[in-house]
Amino acid sequence: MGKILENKPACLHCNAVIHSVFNVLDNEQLEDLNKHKTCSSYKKGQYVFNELGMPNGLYCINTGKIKLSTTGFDGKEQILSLVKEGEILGYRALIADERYHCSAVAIEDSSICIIDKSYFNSTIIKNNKLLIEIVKKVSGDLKLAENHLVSLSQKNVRERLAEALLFIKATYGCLEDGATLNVTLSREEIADYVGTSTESAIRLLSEFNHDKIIELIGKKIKILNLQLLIKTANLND
Amino acid sequence: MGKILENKPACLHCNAVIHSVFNVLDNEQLEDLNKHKTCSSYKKGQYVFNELGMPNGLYCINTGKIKLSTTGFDGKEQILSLVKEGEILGYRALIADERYHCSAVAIEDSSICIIDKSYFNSTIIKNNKLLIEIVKKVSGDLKLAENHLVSLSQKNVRERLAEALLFIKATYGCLEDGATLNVTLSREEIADYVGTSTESAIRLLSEFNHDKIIELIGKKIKILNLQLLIKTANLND
DNA sequence: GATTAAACCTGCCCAATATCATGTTTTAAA
DNA sequence: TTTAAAACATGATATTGGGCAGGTTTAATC
Repeated sequence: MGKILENKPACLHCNAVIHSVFNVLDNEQLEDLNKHKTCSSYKKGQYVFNELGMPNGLYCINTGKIKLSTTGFDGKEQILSLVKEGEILGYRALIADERYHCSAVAIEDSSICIIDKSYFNSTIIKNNKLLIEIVKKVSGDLKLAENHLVSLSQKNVRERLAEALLFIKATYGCLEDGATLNVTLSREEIADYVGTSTESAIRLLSEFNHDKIIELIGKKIKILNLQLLIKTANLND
Repeated sequence: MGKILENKPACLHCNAVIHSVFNVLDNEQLEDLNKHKTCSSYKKGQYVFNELGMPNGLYCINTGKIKLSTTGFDGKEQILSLVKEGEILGYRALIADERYHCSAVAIEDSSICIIDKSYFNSTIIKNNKLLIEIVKKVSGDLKLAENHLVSLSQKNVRERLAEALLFIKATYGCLEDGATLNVTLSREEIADYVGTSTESAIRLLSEFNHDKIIELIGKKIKILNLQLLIKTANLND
């Protein structure tokens, strides 16, 4: 459990709202939403929820970055997705009233709002526009998962790593220099997204560094040659 | 395009309805639905829709079997899912009003109902219960995709092939003998689901056959030792 | 029934990548 | 500050599984 914040951010003034499924709510509805939530802070590495747990509310990331992962067959972790502020989490388990089947872990200190399960079931689920937004959101997630799946099935590790760096850039963006990825992931985490061994991820990152595609600055990754990275990823869309 | 059937099956008497998202509709609504659809037949191998096309309605499989696949990077096919009667197709592209991003191909002769796009947009999408069913449906699809993804990422070809056979059994069931899979897929199609080469799929099926896990009878596959198949798949749930 | 094409099968070789081992650097904790 | 523990790095080796080649069987077409 995260640490509950005394002064929770107001939905009405939340910057994340316009990019979230809640963009279809009017001010009154946002005020109402605000009354039925709490907000907690999570330290880097802390679990927001675990794949074995039952849902007790709808999570909405206020600030911070979260990874969604699942534990595979000999305990190996697979990162399914990386998410940022404005994204909702745990809606699937909530609607189907079943266990989460992936875990959510903070990859940096984050603050997350939790909307009451009862409010969700009594009110949100009655709102047509919002439901359509949720369908669109799940559909988008499915599309991403399927693309990831095809890459895992058909691309080699080098291509997948390049693709992963582009995905990270697309998700979290860059620092002010417009090239350094705005997130710190361990080599193991990168490997767990790419679906390879930590050693292979390290080796290939070194290669990319040597080939001047990227520059490794401590744990930060700077993209030096975006065109070459895209070419290395062998994208077709 | 499939061949339009003169005497389309009535939704009210459709056996597939209770297992589909339409189970929440009452008789009156089913009658109404029936008025806004056509039904076409598709021969084995025929495209129901192509990943490049725009949606013109919601597809609902009346009888038959369909594969959902996408074309990867050097034209290699990836089968994303296998579906049967009662399943709806193409809802994502319809709701988001964008191109399909996978193709649907009949793997045996099928008859499929197509519900008008305008009816979908004007009526279905206003039905809250139905929307919730659709959210549950997409969520289930996403869960399947994620499981497939983890397998592709972490399991070897032997394990994935065993898992694929179990997936086929779970999806299409068996013939009267309770052991022979009730579908005919080519080795290439199996490989395209498993994410391996056709040769590897053939080789491993022969091994399974030799090890008495399965028996290959022409193009039919009979599961001789389900326990061993499950063990080979290395499932953890 | 003859001909052709597609699907299926098997052996061989090799590249990609996992695994193991060992060392170094960075970070965290005492 | 010292110590311990992660995280990172790189070389050596083993294994998986892909690709090619050449075959056979099955299915489709004339």
